[in-house]
Formats: sequence, structure tokens, C-alpha cells
Amino acid sequence: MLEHKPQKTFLSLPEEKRQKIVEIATKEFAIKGYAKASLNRMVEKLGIAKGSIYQYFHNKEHLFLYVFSHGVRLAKDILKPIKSQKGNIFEKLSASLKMGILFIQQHPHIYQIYLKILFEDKVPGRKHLLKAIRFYSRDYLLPLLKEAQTKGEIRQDLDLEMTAFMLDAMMERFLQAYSLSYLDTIDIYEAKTESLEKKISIWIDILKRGLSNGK
Amino acid sequence: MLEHKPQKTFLSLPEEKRQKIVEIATKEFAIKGYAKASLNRMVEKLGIAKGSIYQYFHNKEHLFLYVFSHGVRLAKDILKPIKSQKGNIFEKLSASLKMGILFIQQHPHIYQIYLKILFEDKVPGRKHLLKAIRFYSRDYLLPLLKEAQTKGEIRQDLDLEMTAFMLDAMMERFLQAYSLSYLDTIDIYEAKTESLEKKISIWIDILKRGLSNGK
Amino acid sequence: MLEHKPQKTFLSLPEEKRQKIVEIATKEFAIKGYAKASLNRMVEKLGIAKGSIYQYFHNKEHLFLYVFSHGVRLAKDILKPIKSQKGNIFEKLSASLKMGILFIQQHPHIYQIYLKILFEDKVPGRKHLLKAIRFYSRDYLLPLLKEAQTKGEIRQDLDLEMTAFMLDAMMERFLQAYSLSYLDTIDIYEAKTESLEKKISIWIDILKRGLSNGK
Amino acid sequence: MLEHKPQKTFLSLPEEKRQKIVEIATKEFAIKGYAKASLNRMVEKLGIAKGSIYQYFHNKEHLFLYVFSHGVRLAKDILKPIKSQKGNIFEKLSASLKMGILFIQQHPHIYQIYLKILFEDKVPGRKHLLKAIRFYSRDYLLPLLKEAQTKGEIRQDLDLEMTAFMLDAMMERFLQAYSLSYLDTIDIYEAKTESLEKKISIWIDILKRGLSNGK
DNA sequence: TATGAATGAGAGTTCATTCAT
DNA sequence: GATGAATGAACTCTCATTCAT
Repeated sequence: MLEHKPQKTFLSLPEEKRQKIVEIATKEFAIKGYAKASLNRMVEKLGIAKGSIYQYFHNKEHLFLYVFSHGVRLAKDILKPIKSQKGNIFEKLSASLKMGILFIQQHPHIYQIYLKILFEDKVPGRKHLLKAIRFYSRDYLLPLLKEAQTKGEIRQDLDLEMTAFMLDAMMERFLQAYSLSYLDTIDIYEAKTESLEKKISIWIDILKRGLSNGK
Repeated sequence: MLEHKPQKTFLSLPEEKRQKIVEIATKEFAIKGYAKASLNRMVEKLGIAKGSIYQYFHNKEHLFLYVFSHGVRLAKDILKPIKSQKGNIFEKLSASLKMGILFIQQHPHIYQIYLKILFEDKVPGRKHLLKAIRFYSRDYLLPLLKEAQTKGEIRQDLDLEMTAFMLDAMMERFLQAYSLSYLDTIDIYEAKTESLEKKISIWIDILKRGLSNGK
Repeated sequence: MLEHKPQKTFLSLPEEKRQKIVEIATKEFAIKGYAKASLNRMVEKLGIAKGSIYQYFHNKEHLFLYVFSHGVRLAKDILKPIKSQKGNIFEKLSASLKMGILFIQQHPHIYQIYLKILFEDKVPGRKHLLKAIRFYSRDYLLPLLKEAQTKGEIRQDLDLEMTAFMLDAMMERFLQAYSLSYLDTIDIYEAKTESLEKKISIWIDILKRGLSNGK
Repeated sequence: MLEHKPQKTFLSLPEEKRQKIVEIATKEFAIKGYAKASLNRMVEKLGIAKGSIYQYFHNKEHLFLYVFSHGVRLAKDILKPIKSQKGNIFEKLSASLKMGILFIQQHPHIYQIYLKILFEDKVPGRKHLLKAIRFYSRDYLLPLLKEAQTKGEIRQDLDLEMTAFMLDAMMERFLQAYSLSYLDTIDIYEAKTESLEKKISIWIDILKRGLSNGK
């Protein structure tokens, strides 16, 4: 699942051209959102014919789904190593946040697409896509929390399901704020002016106190 | 500030008609976002002529700004009483969250508009609008935290600015998740299936442990 | 003919209001031309209701015709005295030109309306209006030329019809150039930068040599 | 300068279609002026889809500027040979007038566009366009007059700048009158009913007497 | 396979005119 | 007599999609 095959013609394109198409399309979807993204603009920037894009992808929707799943693949690759790294749960959470920031810096448009479709309607398969990427929730955080509870890093009386939800919400919101600042220089939350390192450490510190056994 | 006057024509309309216009427009902007919202659809749903909407508002932008500021006014009215209510900071935060939930339930489309423009570009006055509504951050949370620190409800060594940022992020993300579930029945985070009351209380409990003095 | 009566309601308006209406309407037609002139803008500038203008004039066309004929009346009043003044034909032509300049300076928008409709289609009664205002041609210049020929001021062998056409063309074009410069500060023909007096006298001098008996 | 490129799409159209588009557009702009010209009407007359015209030209303004510069190109091609032809200045002026008449007969709508924008506001690049086409003034007439003065064809005491202005005004007004008659059958000045040849010769004769040395 | 001209629905906006109050 | 809300046709422009070459 989350597989969205382009036409064969796209796959037989030279690697370089394929990359450029994905790159331009990603940027367009990221900046404009799905509905307002314009194939016209894409082909113009790419310097290819209008009809060509329809040789590569059946329609706008297929192109979008391919671009999106491509982004998810990149994100998963970056986050995978954390799960198996050493350290307690708080160190892992901290590392996850830092990795998230890094990903946004390296691929600003991919995370931006995710943010755009979060609240946009008429995005093809939106619900399915959103469900598929809740890394931090059940699939990612819950196992982490269970392990931590077993090791005694966090309290025994915590409702892990809800804690996972809370952590997911917090972490994603942190990335949202950072992304907004990074991309828009809106800086509504002053995420940029303060040291991110310091912000993360304070955050984790509060969580540690909140989640672990009192002294 | 954040005042957006409609044409006189609109103000002299019968109350009922005015309400219907705001309601339909709010819904359209909430569902479609600014750029994709269609005045055509609005007037059709309202059963009025295309030209009429231009008697009421100078253009799409003015209509949007009016609808938006109308929503903000409603939100402010609901949240105002909390500041002066009794109880410690955790009780106030808890009350804020519950009030936020209530507001979303009563005016689902207003909060939805806010979420839409969070990540949409080309929204008129977007930066200004977003800055104007960060209730929870500096303007709202910081005074609360200062008071709590004075009263000894939270630790003396907390960096209040960053704590405010964290709380703001957490609370807003909670509402985001709830709103997504409520409107879309997406239920990515199972926000609906669990008791909200319970979820909030666990959340506040963790915060209490994380923020207050040990012991 | 060239009578265009407004509605009775207009005539019973206070003098001041009537003047203001004519003034604003003249300006609007002068700047925008007939087709692009907007009743909306006029009533807004006048501070009266949209419906009122329809109480005063049956429709846009009637308003225009009234405004136009009002302008013609003013122009005729200014030019009338010249015919009976003393001096030879060249002095009269010179005086006419100066009077034309004066009229444009005093009522820039009236002459502008004439220029606008010269080449605009869909102007109600355009042909009729244009025929009605060829002052310089048959009605004005021909009698002048005949008298001058009788007095021996100009050659006997001149074809007066054609000379009248030429003079009409020359004089009107002079005013056109002046009007363009005066209104637009376009100054395509540098009409402004040079002394008008000097320009007129050179012009008349050439005519005198061209039209009168050698010697 | 005065270069206005259409889209590539237009240039790769079959010659016949391109001509038809220019022809229809020229006519529409000539009859309606810039502001009131309707792309809707054009595409309907052309029998093409609304969107197609936007494949050929970026927007209404670009279409207009192309059509206009196309007309200027035609006019220049026609008038070029005169400068270098034999004869004195009066023969050249006479030839210019005749060529002007011929051009209007062959391309009635092109000259009409020029007349339309002379007095229309909001025409894109109007000032620039008008400045660019004053053939008869400084660029064309002044050299002619200087040469004539050198050769002794005209008086030494003439102010050439002003004479150029006068000639320009006279000749253009002659063409205006002719164009109005030709297109509108308005015939305000009876330009049609009389022999043009005779009219021109009388005109030139008066000029000759007015400008050349006595005797 | 690649092209790009053609399409037509739908967008926001303007405006002269009508008519119930 | 004055008002101004309502109308709807017409405007310029955008866009995803099709299809003959």
C-alpha cells in the first residue's frame, strides 16, 4: 500500500530527468497545495511538452500520489535508524525531533506537502495518506513507550495509548512551528530566534519529569 | 485592528440574511480554503445573484477578511472568561482546552478556516492574521505562567518563554487533532473514540508533574 | 435640433445640484468616453442614489446627450462674438484660434468629450452630433471666406469650399494638438513648450501668403 | 523597440490562420477601441475556443500591442520609398498625402486603431505608441524642410520647427477627415464627394505660395 | 514517444438598469 | 421624489485534459 506507480514511460526516462520532474512537481505541490498546483507551470519549468506529463502519469492525481509517496519513502529512510539506536526513551525522542528538523532542512518541500494536505480537501486519497504517515503514533511511539515502561524509564501507571497520542501531537506541532518559520520566515512562534537545541532539551526535560517516576 | 468592514449595503440587510451569508461563506472558506473558495457556489447556495455579493463586499478578499474577523470575535468572546476564573494554572489550562473543544463543536468551520490558512499561501493578510490569533502564546500563556510561578505552582527554574511555546504547541495540536477527527471523521488519532475528558486529564497530569516542583 | 431634454425632475432640482451633476458627468464622459463612463462612479462622486440619476435622465444615453448639448451651447456662446468683430479674415482666424485655446483652458472636459466621440463607436447619435458642430466648416468659415473674397483680402481664384475644408482641418488639428498636450501632458507635438502666440502668428502668416494675392 | 512578440504557439500556426486572427483582431480594436474590444467576440468570429487566443497571446494587452506594431510595420513599409524619391518638397508632400490615402484605403482598420487610441485612456503603452508614430513631425518633415531650405525651395526666414508642426497637423487632419468619411460614411467634410486629387493639389498650392519665396 | 494546439468550464469582477419601499 | 438592493449578462483570464500529428 501507498504504492503509486507511474506509467512505464516515466520509468524508462533517464534518471536525471526523472529526478527533475519529481523535484519540480514536489515544489509546485508544496507551494500551491494540490488543488492550486498547475501542471502548466510544471511543464513550463521543466521545459517539456504538456502532453508528456500525461505520458508519464495518468493525470494530476497520479502524479501527486507518486510525488507524495516518494517523499514518504525519503522520510522513512531517514527515521529508521533511530528506533534501533542506544539510549533511553528520552534520548530517542530527542534524537527523533532533531532528525525531524534535519529532514525539514534537507527536504523542506516534502514536509510542506504533508502540511498542505493536512487541511486541504479534494486531495486524492487524503485520509489514506494521513493515516499512512502517523509515524509517531501507534507504529512508532507505542512500541518505544512499551519498551521504556518495561525498562522502568517511565511510570507504570501511564496510559500508553494516550501518552503516545500526546507525544505525537507535541512533536509534530514542534515540527510544524519550525517548518512555518523556516519556510515563511513568519516566525509566529519565534522558533527561529531561539536555539533549537536548547528548546528541545527543555522540552525533553519537562517530559522526563512528567513521565518518569518521581525521584 | 483586525477590523474589516463590509459595504453599507450588507449592514442594512435583514439580520437573518446577513447571518446566512456569513454562515455559507464561512463554510465555503473552511472547506475549500481561500483560493479555491468559489463566490459562484456561495451565491448559488444563497440563492442570490452573482452581482449581489459585490454589493455586500468589495471583493473576495474583503468578504474573507470579514468572515475571518467575525470568527475571531466569536472565539475571543468564548475564551475571555477563563483568564479571570479561579483555580491554579493547571485547572486553567484544562478549562482552556475544554473551551477550545466546545468552540470547535459549536463553530466547526471557524476553526477550520484558521487551520486552512495556516498552510495556504496567497491568503490575503495571512501573516497578520496568524500573528493576531496566537492567544495561547505570549499574550495568553505567558502571564498565566508568570502568575503561577509567583504563586509557586510551577518550578522557579522554568524558562517561561519556552514553556509558553511548548504549551501553545501542545494545546493547539490537541485542538488540531480533535478538529480533524470531528470534521473529517478521519480519526487519525482516535480522538473521538476515547473520552476527551480522560485524555485531557492525563495530559494535564503529565504537565503538572513536569512543570511543578518535585515532591 | 440638438435638443435633449432631461426629465422634469432634473429641471426642478436646485441650480447648484444640477450644475454639479453636469460637471461630474462631463468629467466622467470626457475621461472615459461614452461606453466606458460609469454611472456607478458618477453617483458615488455625486453622493446621490443610483436610482436618482434615472429620475433625472431616462438612461445613460439621455444623460450623455444632455451633457454634450450643454457643452455645445457653452462653446457657441464663446465663439459667437468673433463673427461680427472688426478686422480682416486673417485677424478673425487668429482670434478664433485664440478663443478655441481659451475655451479648452476654461472647459477642458467639454472639448475632450468631443475628441473622444470623434472616433468612438456606439456613441448615441454620433453622426448627428459631429455634423452639428462643424463650426469652422460651411456655417462659419465659408461666409467668412466669401466676405474676404469680396473685400479682396484673398485671391479670386480660390475654391472656397475646399479652402474652408482646409482651414477647418488645420484649425481643428491645432486645437487637438493643444488639447492632447494640455490634458495628457503628453506633449507629442511640443505644443506646450513653445509660445502659443508665436505659433499662431506664424501659422496665420503662412496662410496669409498662401491665400492672398501675390505682392 | 515597438517589438511585441506573440507566443510561440501563434508563430507556428498556419499562415492563413495567423492572418485571419490579425485581421479579425485589428478590426475589433479598430471598431471598439482597446477597452471595449472583446476577446469573446474575436474568438467567436474566428470560430476558435476562448482559451485558444490565450495560447497565441499572453493577454489582451499583448494581442493589442502585436496588432498595433504589425500595423505600424505595414505603414512604414509603404511610406519608406517617398523620402528618397525625386522632386521638390511640395511634390514630396503631395506624394505623402496620396500614399496616406492609399494606405487608409488598403488597411482602413489600422489607421482607425491609431485614431481610436489617440483619445482613449487606459490604452497600454499609449504615450509610447503615439510618440513612436509621429512620422510627419520631427523625424520625417524636419529633414525634408531643411533640405528644401538649403535648395531654396522655401523661404529662409521660416521657423522650421513650427512649420513642421503645422504641416504635420494639416496632413494628419486631412487623413483623419478622409478616414472618418471612408469608414463611417459620415462625410462630415464631404471628403468623398470631391475629387481627392483636386483637393490635394489646391492644398499643396496654398502651401507653396505660403512657404516659398514671393515671386 | 513526444508533442503542443485546441478545448470549454469556471473563476472573479463590473455595470446599466429595475423596482419595491 | 428619492432610495439602494437586486439582477444577470458580459467581461478577461486559467486550467486540466485530449488527440491528431
